[in-house]
Amino acid sequence: MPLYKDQELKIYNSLSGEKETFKSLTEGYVGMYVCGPTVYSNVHLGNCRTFISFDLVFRYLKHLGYKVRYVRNITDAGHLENDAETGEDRIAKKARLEEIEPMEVVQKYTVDFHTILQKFNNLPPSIEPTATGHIVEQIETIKEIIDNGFAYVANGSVYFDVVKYNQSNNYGILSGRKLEDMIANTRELTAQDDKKNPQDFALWKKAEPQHIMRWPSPWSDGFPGWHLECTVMSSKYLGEEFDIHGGGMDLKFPHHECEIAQGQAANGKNPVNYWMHANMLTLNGKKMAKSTGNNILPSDLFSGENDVLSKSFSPSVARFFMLQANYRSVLDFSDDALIAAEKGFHKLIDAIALAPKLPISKSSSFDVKAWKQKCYDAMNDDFNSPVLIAQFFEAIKQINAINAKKATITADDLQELQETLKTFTFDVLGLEATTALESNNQDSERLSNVVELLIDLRANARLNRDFATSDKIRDELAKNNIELKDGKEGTSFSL
RNA sequence: GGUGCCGUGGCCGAGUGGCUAGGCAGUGGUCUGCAAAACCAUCUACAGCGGUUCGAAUCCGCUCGGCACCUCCA
Repeated sequence: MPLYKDQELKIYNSLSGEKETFKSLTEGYVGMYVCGPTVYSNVHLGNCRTFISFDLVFRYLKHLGYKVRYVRNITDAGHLENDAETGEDRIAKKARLEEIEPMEVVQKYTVDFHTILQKFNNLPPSIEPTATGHIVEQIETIKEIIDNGFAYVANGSVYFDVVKYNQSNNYGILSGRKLEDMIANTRELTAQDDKKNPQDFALWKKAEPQHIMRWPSPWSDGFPGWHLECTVMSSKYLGEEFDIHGGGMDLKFPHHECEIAQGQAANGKNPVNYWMHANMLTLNGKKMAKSTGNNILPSDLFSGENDVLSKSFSPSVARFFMLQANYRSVLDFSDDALIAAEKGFHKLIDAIALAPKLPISKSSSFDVKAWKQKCYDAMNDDFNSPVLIAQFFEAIKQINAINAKKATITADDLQELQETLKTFTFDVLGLEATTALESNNQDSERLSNVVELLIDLRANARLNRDFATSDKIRDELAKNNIELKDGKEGTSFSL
């Protein structure tokens, strides 16, 4: 029997503002769509946090036994820089600056995106469609919206008629806004605008002569509007109604609001049952953003070459750091916080490595089954990874106590404890034991053998009270980041 | 100006109307040749002011401070 039948998962739904019990449209199957990046520059750490958050969701749903189709788009066209009328396509601009083809820009940063997410051990989505690969479908959807009376053509462009839509639907249902307020608070009228109303948004834009990225359509040679691709690709691969739609908090309005409106206008259906929004990663208390330069690139984190951090950090440490906060909370990035996370993470990995070596007893002084359910309870509560990690440290305390002969465990319980801890750490949280000790390659085995030899030599030296030699071995190893740990049962080491 | 969110101990971060997560750092002890690790114990909290309540960090109001969105942004 799949786990999801036993575990009641609750998801915070942005649509209702409440945690709701998750029930998929089709039992056993989940359709999930997450807004991907616009590939016109390197992903920064803030972007990564969002995708790590939804990787956690993907992994846990799979762990519960759901068959998940996870669709995440690549936006490779259509996003303008400033105002709809005057802005330049970001990708085209980058192409001009780098003196390459727009599609070279797309390729370059798509590869970067994949490479970085792989380093963070994110699972690839089931389908990763591109906007330019779905121009035909987007044109068809625009036709439907026009036929249904919710869009109009002006000067070769097509706009979504928000006011008309709002008469029979609720524009603002997701973001809690009222159309009247939005109209009342409109800053100034842009005179050159073809729109009937400033709140209207483009479904199709006629391309200016210098615009390189353009496709033929019934209305003009142009390009699709910014919000349309997600509506089109999600409905194509997940259906007109599907379970979960995720994205960064900053996409809630207008992007996701427009997606609901487009889906409703095209198909007459509310497209998404559960809307999830991942919160921002901040740097110096401010949102990381490409435009302001207030950000840090993953590669700079891994190499340590940056102005923010005192040292380098591995992808798993950064991931662990992020998972120690709830995905719906703003998380501030700092050197101190990373250092603390790194120590905690190593403590976890060390305990997992120690567990198989623990002494077995006839009884357990620790209720493993109750602890295991607490792990599930944490994740069932809207993917509460920080509480799950807190449970890890309860288990670690027990593991170390058993090792110190201050607690006991049976063989069966130890088996269950280990399996649960490893499953949640590696499969659900997607963390990796990054030290050479845990990775299974030949070099690490050779290194391990060499260190064991040195430990033997040091043990002999200590028996002979030759502390000069023993301390030299210890100190020299420490210089190479190999730490010796003397315990009751002998010496172990960690990297 | 509009909408929403947040303000927890030295730092990072959970959280429920009453039983005070967790990590890092600190302090005392056990262990150790010395240390480290580990274990045991322990210290600092709920921005401020009112209100509701037998009882509030948790509910309500106000004040102060911060953030996000309302232009592209994860």
